[in-house]
Amino acid sequence: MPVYDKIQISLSLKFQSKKKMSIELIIRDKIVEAIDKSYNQLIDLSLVQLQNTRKEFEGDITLVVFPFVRMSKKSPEQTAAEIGDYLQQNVNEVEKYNIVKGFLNLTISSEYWVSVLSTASTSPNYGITESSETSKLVMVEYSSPNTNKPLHLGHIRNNLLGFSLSEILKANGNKVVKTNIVNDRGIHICKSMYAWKMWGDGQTPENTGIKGDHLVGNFYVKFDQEYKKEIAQLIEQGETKENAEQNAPAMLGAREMLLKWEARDPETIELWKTMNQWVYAGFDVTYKELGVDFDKIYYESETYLYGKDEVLRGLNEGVFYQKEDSSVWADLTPEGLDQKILLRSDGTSVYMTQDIGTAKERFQDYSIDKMVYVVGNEQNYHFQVLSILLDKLGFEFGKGLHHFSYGMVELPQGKMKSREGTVVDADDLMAEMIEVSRKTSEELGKLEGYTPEQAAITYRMIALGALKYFMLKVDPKKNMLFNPEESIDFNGNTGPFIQYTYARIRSVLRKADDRGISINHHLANTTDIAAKELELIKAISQFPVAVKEAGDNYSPAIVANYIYELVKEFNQFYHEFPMLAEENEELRNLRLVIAETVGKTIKTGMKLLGIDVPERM
RNA sequence: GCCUUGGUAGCUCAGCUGGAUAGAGCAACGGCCUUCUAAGCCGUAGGUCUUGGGUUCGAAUCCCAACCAGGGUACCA
Repeated sequence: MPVYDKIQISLSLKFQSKKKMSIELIIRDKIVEAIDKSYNQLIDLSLVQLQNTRKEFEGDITLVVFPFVRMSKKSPEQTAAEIGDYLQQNVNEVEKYNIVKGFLNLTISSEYWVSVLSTASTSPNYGITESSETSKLVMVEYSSPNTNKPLHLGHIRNNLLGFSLSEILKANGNKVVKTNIVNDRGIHICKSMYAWKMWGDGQTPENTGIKGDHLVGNFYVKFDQEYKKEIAQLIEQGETKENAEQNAPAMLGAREMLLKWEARDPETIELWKTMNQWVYAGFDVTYKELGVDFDKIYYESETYLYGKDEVLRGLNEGVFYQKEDSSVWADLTPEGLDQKILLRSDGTSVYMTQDIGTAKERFQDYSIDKMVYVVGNEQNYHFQVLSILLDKLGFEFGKGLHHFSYGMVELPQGKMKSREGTVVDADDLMAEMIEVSRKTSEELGKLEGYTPEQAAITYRMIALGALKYFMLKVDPKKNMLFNPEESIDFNGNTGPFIQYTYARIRSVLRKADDRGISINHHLANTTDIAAKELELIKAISQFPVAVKEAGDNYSPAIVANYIYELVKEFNQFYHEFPMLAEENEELRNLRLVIAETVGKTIKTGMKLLGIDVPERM
């Protein structure tokens, strides 16, 4: 059975040279052997709990011996001592051990750690598993915007998570197709179209200078304002609230437009195309700024009819049932859920119907092994149902779909609401952060000698690094808070902190190069290693584990937190240990290799988060 | 009502597939730039891990209940 070990054993094999078996694996096997020989018990591997030794104790790897005391029938200390002796005698790398309560702390030889560093420093894609012919193909759907308003902070979280998750899945040896389904039709789109037609005065992005998605968004807001006025007026005239809402001219106009759209009325289609193009042009800018992209884009206007046939087939096959008003339903009470509507009484599709259709479509387009939907947790129920329905319809991929359910971004006042104007606009936020970044850089005067263009690239890199890291370092499943009053930090556990560390490493390496110091990656003769240096090597050795864990758990946050720990460790080292000024050449070389490898790891890790790192800052 | 997710330091968050004295950052206070970039480093202070039971050698972590908060819940997407 797969066992979770803090030191992920199965993985260790992949990133170390094939000739060499990872120390954790060896120790685990030897422990099983020791128990067998000493206590005559054949134990399950899952009982062997190995973990990294906590820093306050001496040692590198710790075995929890409690599970074995009932076999040894001796005290935990004595049991630990017996196992410790056995390991010391039978595993070369185990130099010594100590025992604290029921914990056996093993010290691994520095030769071993040096070899780990050597491997990490010389392998070109350290921590990354390349895809192969047998790799799984994973399709990741993310972003999925509506074309009636610009992107906001919630979309930013979605986009960053989707992009980063895709990178992480790739780094775990999968092939990934990033896809986006654009919700480009429906009553909400018609609302902004109607508003533009009524009150637009021929405004275009060109003649107003307003970014297309924002312009269209303005009309969506305008619609709501006028609609509310009309409702108020009708109520004043004695209409009931429901009647007023149903019969306000704006609503009637939007509905009429939707009917015309569905009837392919040329004028309506033309307006729809024009306004959507404005929005797409705007989205392209935002996506580019965010640094996300897609391999395949689906448009709801092209796919929204697909699901209906499947539902009708399900009806024929008796999987679904029809009510007297001819609406079609699925009965999910056997699954512990409710009844779910699939076709309205007028025969039109609902959201669920469309998702059934697009799922089928995608599996026809690609030979997908796994489908991942990056969609907010407010839709947990929807995806639970979708999975069941696909399964009922006989699609084997139904059960395997994964809803990557992420939490909302909340403001101090609560949830963001487009209509109440409490959204944080994506473009505005990025622009503000770039401005803060520029000011900070200029105050610190770090970029002297850069051309304005080079400097601008760096400001953006830092600003986006701050934003992305801020969003990705928290557990995706959880809701998170964003306070617009407090700008996103550039100090502490932040993207810029990590970028800064990288820039310092690069600076040292440039200087080494300038001084004609060449780095030797053959570290065989290096022996005398300080504790801090060992800590760093151990931290480096955990990178592939973090990547694996992030992939298994669908969590970019694991990568983010790993990099932070690594960087914190390095900064302490940087402060205490001179590199270039170290006179002992062997030691100087070791430290430079450590710095270089940490830098490489930072760069690779940040890339998995979609964050670039600067040469200077 | 039912389903579901969460509640850890003043604030934002790690830790949660059971292990050693619960960790960071921010904010506060104090120290460190003639030495590889101070967006950094070091230190002080700050905790009944919502509460109450249970399982266990061992519980922030697993189970049950309560309280509080978010989300969902049959013709929106």
